[in-house]
Amino acid sequence: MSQPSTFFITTAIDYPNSRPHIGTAFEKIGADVQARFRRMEGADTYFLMGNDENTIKVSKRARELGVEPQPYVDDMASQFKEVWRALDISFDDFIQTSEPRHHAGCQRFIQAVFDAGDIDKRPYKGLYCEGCEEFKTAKEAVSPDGRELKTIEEAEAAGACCPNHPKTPLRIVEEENYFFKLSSFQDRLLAHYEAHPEFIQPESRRNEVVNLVKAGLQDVSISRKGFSWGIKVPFDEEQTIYVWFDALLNYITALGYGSADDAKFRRYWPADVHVIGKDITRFHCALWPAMLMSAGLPLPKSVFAHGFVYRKDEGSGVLQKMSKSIGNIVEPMDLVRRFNSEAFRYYFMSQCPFGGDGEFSFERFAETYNTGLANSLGNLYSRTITMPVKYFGGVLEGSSAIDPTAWRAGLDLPALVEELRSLVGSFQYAGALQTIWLQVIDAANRYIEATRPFALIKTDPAATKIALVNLAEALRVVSILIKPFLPRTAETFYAAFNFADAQPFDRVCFADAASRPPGPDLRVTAALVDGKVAPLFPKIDLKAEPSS
RNA sequence: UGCGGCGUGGAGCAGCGGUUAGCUCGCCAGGCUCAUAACCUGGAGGUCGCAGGUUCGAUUCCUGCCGCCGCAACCA
Repeated sequence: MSQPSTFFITTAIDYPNSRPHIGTAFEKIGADVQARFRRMEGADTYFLMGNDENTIKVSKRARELGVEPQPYVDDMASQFKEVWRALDISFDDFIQTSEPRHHAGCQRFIQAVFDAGDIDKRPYKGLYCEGCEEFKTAKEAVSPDGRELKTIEEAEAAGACCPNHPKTPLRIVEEENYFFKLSSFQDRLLAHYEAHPEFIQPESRRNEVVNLVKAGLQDVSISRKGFSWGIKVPFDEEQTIYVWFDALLNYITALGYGSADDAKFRRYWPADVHVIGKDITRFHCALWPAMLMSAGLPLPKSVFAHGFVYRKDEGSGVLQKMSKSIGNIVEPMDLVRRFNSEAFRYYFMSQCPFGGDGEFSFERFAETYNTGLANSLGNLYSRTITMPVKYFGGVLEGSSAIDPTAWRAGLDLPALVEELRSLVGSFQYAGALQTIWLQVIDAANRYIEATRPFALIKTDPAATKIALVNLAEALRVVSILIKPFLPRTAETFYAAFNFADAQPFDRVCFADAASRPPGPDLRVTAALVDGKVAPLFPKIDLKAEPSS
């Protein structure tokens, strides 16, 4: 037997200056579905997440709260992980960029780039706010006459200030910083995009980046002077590595790059896919590969930029970006507590195309839940289990000899499974789920109407049994196909009958959906109350909800 | 201003050169009762933003216009 292939998948690391919202969760769920799918496919999968802690904002936020940065970020990291676990995000590692392993790897890396001659020191010119003691961009500057400012020169001339210190005009200050010679990588980057069309996904993002790089790249400042929080530049103790150069490196420092124990790095790098938000595409598709080229490391195989989730206001119907100032942020735990993690995952994966933008409203959430989960999926589960219990005491003797393919007559299941593998493997989750619901779940519901086992039992118990065995098989198939998306529901489905006697649930792969493995006769193993299962997804009635 | 995206029945989305433009929800009418008043069948509802062009043929390709929305270097 050959070595299983590896699959290394990462998400963007988050700033821990506030708790994650549902948009952040969207990314993690999308990555998690992929990780779970690849594990099912037999790949040795490694799923990395983390927090981006070496930022000025984080240290300032900690100071506001009167705590040291380290305990602050540690506390935030545990809060983040708690949310991710509640959503069943199956990460294998969670890196905090304040950890020693990250610091060490970063220093090793920046040294390598320095030694390669791609870093030099030169003056950095920026808008400095004496109140904040930090540089601002022209965009952040507020002009006294309310004008939009495009350049830092314009901002200084207008006497603009930062929003926090309206009485202290911003001035252009120069300081010596280290710069990464990004501009010299333009040709190599373009050649790489050309040779690897799959490097940036989806297609629309790829075009964006190609245009951007064609337009020309500027060298980027990668260090700052005079900060105590962060990673020191190894060849200049007075300087601290600045945000992106540090953040991107988490993908390799988490694997032990530059440390004595770099077995994981050797095994999993290069990454198969970095899952990120569309806003940071350029850093992952231009800066990051250039950094790796400079250090002589292989480039990630692909970057997938997902869309954003916008908040649709129930009253006005207005679609807005979620933000603290508007006060329209929805926290994942709200939804998990009020409903459950499966409903959360289902909503985002089925309603928001991963590569594009999606929207969220409680109204749509309830609608999606009620129709997709309660009526369609949950109800199928109930009726599939009740009948064998009612008519055969839960034991379907002789079922192993029955061919369970009648329920899917007219459906080419093997072809469908192949199609689904392709859809899920390419992040087309909404399409995959719609296909499962339309082709498989609806087929099972229709099969009940066609065979009418509840009537058939009065005249032909043998035929009834055949119908019920078919239904059980449909449940098994559904269980396998939804496993990456709804892991808990999938497991509940699989445990409803003694399917595990034929094949343990954790060994099931997508291809197994198309053919039933030989096994003993079927019997119902679900927990029953008065001969019935409790509804898996009780209907949501928003009007009856106390708040929202 | 530059770059990019979007505009398909009441709502949300597919489709993207070629038989009667699909799907989910909603609506209307039947059927059924195993099931979470669930499920199944049928129906009404669209000149595929507007105007040109390419083509034997365009919702699908090109151009222009209108409307909405992103991005423009550190915002998931």
